[in-house]
Amino acid sequence: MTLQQLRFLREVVRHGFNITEAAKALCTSQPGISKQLRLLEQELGVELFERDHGRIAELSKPGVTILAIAERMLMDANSLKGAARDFSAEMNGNLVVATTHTQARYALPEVLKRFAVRHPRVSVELRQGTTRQVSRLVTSGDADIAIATDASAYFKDLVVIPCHSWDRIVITVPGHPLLKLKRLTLEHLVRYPIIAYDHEFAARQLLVQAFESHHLTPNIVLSALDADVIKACVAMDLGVSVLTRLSFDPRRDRNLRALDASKLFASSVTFIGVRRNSFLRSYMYDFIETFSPQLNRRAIEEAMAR
Amino acid sequence: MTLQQLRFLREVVRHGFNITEAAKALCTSQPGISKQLRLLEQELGVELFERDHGRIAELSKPGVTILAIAERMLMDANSLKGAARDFSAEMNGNLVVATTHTQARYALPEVLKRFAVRHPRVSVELRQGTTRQVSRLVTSGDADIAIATDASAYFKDLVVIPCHSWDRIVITVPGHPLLKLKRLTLEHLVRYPIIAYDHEFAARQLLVQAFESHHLTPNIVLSALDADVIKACVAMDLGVSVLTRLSFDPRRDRNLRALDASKLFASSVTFIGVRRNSFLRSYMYDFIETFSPQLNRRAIEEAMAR
DNA sequence: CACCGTTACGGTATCCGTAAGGATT
DNA sequence: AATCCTTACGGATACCGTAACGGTG
Repeated sequence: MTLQQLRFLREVVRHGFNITEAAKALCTSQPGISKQLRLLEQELGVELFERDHGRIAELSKPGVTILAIAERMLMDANSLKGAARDFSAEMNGNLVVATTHTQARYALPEVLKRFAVRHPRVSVELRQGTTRQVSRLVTSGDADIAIATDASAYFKDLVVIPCHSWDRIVITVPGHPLLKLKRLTLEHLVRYPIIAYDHEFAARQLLVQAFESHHLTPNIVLSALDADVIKACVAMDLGVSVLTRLSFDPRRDRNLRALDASKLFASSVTFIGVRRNSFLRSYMYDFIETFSPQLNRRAIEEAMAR
Repeated sequence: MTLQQLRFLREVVRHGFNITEAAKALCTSQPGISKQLRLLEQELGVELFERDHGRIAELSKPGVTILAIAERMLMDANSLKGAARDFSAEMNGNLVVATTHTQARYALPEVLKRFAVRHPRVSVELRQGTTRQVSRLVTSGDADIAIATDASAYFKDLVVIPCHSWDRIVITVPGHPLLKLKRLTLEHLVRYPIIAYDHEFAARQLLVQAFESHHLTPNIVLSALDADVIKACVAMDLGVSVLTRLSFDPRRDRNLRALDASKLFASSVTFIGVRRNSFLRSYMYDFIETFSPQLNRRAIEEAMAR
């Protein structure tokens, strides 16, 4: 059994059980992969794939179990190399951050700027997606750090560390009737069409739940995938929306108004998520600390050890 | 980086940083190991060992981190092979159970007998030790299953599953004054010399704590490592002792008397511990179920997933 | 001198790439 | 015909064991 063989196994599965594709991705030959996988099967005494007329169709039952273990091993192999590079004081490397639009658009730019000053030789890659996609990117090893809001339920397999807490606000066009109220309530809010995040986002669930707990049904006229789109639609007076204060900048968003809604909705919490048992290179700790200064290396290590 | 190289690394550390010994243990040549370790260091760009005049003295700082990851990988490699053998329906294999004397002596013989009937081709090995040793045997991968009592605190790194609950009893010689009491209390008990388990055992701590919570100090005249020794000493009237009901068999222990002490001491709980993320072969599930029938495969898998 | 780790060297086995074959859609 | 996996084959490489070397206590 070789790490190489496990790598081949993983790659073939990732490429839809197509050895040819996997070979291309790994810059090697198809026959090589084919042979090594046969050898692995022979050594283990188990068929890893369900073969359909000579073609690989899917993983066999043992294959599923074995792949899961193999993937952990390959992740560890990665961690090991990363640890070595970290100790050899190589300050270059790359960092893949999986996050949602809101964070990428409003919170991260400043963080990335400060981080780039400290680690000019680390190349950072942002991957955007829904809360669920963000979680899976880190779980699968395609990203190092997940950042998302109200995501602890989605981050079940990850170590989650709460970072920031954001009040919620209601945004409207200037001159909207809601702005004239002394005290905003859900009963007022429910009378107006609402623009919300897509179902895929945790924020959407929380919005609906808040209304439902008051036996109200919001009239959601539009679902969108990011705050910028939502704001543009609110500006067109298609409805009002509920966002976090993070997403609203009074200087830039002059065509909109924000109303405090911290009493109506639970404040939302931004989490950082990392794989348990993964070795974080020192610049990854630095990134997390830059994002959330109260999280120093020790605090993160403690959270991971639990 | 090869699994072989990691195996070499682990074995050299296990044999007190002696390549020669490691080579013997692995049935290979010293120069082979030496070379592979040098290659590994070269590839990783890190010195794994602190070398003292050409001799390996200990792990370097990076070595510590890297070894930890390597050991996880090697355990997974083992799991992987085990999983394969399990699926290929080979019913032979071996099972190493790390446990304390009490379990090995009183609870396990019957379990082993029933297990042997179901799995005649599985060779079982019992390893005995203190609670801490038991825990480490499983953590290090030298044993598959840990069984111990009141051990959850020691089993921090393991998945623990509670199995049985045992009332505590006080044992004395026949005709002892304590036997004449209507209602036994700690205040009565503290007047007599007590024979207890060694400090290394959780039972010892719990005994002392129970007294201390009543502001009493027990007069422990003797510490012993197992219940048989304790019972022999009680039979000699060196003192009385507190055991679990498991350790007392009225038919065999005719030279002793037992008093219910379930009101004085918390009942003790027997735990099974396994490594998180380790693949258990089907006969291991069967063993656990034989030991504790309410633990079927699903229950165990759920406990491990948490 | 005994012990330990490294270097040197040669044979074997392994791995990989090219080429060709067989099967399916 | 195109795609895909496997078998066959040859060359380069890596790995391992024996032997010899350099240091240390």
